[in-house]
Amino acid sequence: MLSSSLLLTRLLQKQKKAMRKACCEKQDMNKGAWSKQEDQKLIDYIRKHGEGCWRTLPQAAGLLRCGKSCRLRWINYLRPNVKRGNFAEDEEDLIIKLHALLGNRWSLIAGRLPGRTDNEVKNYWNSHLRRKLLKMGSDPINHRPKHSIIPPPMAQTTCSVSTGATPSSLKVSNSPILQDRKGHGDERNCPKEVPDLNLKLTLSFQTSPPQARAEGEPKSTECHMSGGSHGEPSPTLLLFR
DNA sequence: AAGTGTGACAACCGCGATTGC
DNA sequence: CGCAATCGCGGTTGTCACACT
Repeated sequence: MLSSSLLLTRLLQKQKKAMRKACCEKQDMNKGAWSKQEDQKLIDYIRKHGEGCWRTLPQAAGLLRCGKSCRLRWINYLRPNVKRGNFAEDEEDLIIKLHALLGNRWSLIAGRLPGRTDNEVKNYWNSHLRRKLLKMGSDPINHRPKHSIIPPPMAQTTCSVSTGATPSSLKVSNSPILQDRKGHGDERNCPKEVPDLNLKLTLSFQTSPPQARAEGEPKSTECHMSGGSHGEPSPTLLLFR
């Protein structure tokens, strides 16, 4: 049970957070579509100085945009290797398979599609693929036939992911394969080869819980993704049970 | 021709995680 | 260790173009 002082501290933290100003709150900031001149300024600046420090970039580049907006514009449209245009059939297949595996982890999915960005994959999923799956009679959320008698999976599975150099944590929502395991408690299927993806999932129970895990927090199951078509470091999923 | 509906996509917003002091 | 700043992600919204009535 939490002490009253701890509760108070948490309340104050919450209030402070709520009071934090949004990065784009300045009134003289541009919003909306980017002009050609703005694009050119951003490209020129990044060519000269490289990516990074998005907070200070706009001022240094002479842009009336917030850093967040600059980053998004660069990553999604201005980067030299960004692929534009229609998705090929094999790209569609890959997205569908990866979505079945990872759920709405758009950045992870996009990471396996060279030249595609998370925003583009997400938009394409929402406008094309979701409808395509519905048309084919399967549920775009859990990738099962629409009238399957199998009960729906847990709404959300909490995971942490490490991709080698830069570990981060995530929540995997609507990830049918991961949820299947949770839902059915069948670890005999692991390691699991995911056909055509050159991905391999391995589930293994950790014998000792990670340090810093507070009492009462869930134990985790480790899930390795190996292989990968583009030679990236293999992410490790930790599935909490 | 005008009004309305729908799809596609660019951009914004909020939040959690990470980092640096 | 705690706090503030910053980054990155995913959900959502806004806007434009086109189709349909």
